[in-house]
Amino acid sequence: MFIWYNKYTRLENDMDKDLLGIKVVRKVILLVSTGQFKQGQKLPAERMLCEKLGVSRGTLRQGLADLQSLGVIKIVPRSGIYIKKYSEKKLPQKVLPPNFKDVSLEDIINARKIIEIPSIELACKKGTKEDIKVLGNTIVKMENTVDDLPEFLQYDMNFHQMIVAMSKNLVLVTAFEAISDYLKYSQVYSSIHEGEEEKALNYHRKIFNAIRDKNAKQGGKLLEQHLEEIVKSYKF
Amino acid sequence: MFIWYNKYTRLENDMDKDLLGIKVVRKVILLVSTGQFKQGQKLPAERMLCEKLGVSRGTLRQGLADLQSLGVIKIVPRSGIYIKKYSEKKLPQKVLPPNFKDVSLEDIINARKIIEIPSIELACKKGTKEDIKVLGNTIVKMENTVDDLPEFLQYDMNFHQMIVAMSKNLVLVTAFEAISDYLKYSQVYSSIHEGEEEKALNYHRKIFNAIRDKNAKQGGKLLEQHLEEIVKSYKF
DNA sequence: TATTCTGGTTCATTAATTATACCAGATATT
DNA sequence: AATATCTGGTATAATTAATGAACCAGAATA
Repeated sequence: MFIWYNKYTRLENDMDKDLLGIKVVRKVILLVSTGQFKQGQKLPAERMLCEKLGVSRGTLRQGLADLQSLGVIKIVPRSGIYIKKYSEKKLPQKVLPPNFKDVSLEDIINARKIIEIPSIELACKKGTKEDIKVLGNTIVKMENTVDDLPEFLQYDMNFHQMIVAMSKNLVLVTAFEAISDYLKYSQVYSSIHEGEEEKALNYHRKIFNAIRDKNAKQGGKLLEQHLEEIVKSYKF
Repeated sequence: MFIWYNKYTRLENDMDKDLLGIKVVRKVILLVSTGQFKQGQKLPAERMLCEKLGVSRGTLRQGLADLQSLGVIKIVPRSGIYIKKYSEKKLPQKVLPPNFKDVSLEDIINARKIIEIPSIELACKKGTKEDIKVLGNTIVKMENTVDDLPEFLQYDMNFHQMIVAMSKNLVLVTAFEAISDYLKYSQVYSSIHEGEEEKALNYHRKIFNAIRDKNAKQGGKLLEQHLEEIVKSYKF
């Protein structure tokens, strides 16, 4: 039989053999960059973080030390661990999707419609009361931050991510996460016009109500309108 | 300052602490399912695979033992390691990538429907004659490889990727790419039984015709049926 | 015939990670 | 004011994963 392997044959070795500490670093950076940990915020105590992340304290502390030297966190003895301000932290540069220039706002909105509208239907089916409660809290948070645009947009994003998560379909969540960079991009452009926060907020309220009432059709319709508005406000 | 963490706070721990052996298993399965290793084929010698995959021989052999008990390979002393024909055996959860434990075949198929059906509509609108020609070539390649399952599945996958690409929406393509690992595994997962290639091929032919004739509705309907069949064949 | 290849096996070593325990200052509770 | 509990800081023993090197015996090759 033929042998077509030799020592130069490439099999793309990526066995992912990083130390656990590094993975802790990445995880925390992810949590910070997605706004789940906010600047100035106090992190859970080490012993609790261990449990949450599923590593031992020694390993965790190794990762935390790296994060401190990166300027992402500040560890204060006998007090806690704090996320440092954005201005001071040197987060690795966010890498945008490769062919970023070839994407239009219409494409982004289209893709969002395609993924999010069916997600609403699933969310109505599979969402728990707890889910709906959390979703409602996000609405409240949006109301409380109408004057703080960046934070408002963060909650806006959270709202939509939450809907997809409520579908309980991890494949869908993965797909949506993969395009979240594009969404942020679209937010930047759609948020140019101030004063539209109330309008957006209103849509979110209605969408929330529809999901709470298990009215998938209505929810989908509202979401479609909401996304259409984004395109319109950009075009003008 | 307020403390809003307690032991029930979810931080989504996925520190990816699987043994290297399992990762070897996953890697090889991926190589098989993408047609880079074909059935009956002889794998590189263990000592070379170690180098390629970047693991020690002991670790590699641990993974190979698992692969053999899964029926994916056959190890022949003093001869070599061979890829077996697909067994009926389903892949146990532990060999699936970390996230897979929370994913069902239904989830995968659902997500595919959600993304691919609207893609067909866009493909009918935006696909060029060149695109359709390439898509047609893929059909031919599938016809030529009905007896070589891994290669057949490779073209099957290509066909679907191509449709999404024809939407000319890079955001959608990104989302679809992000879940392609799920799709590849699902192919092994659902392990097409003999004789079903023709059926699948037939669906692809019809879908191709629909797209060529710019009949989006028909195309979507066919695709939905095709994906339904996958679920059915697994359930039984 | 001699060499080189194959998978099969064993074992000592290294490194990563865990699990415990204790410290001392800060904070909250009683 | 006294006490209990929380915080990060530190040290250490035990466990486990993974490596690397050696050697075997049958088979293929030169």
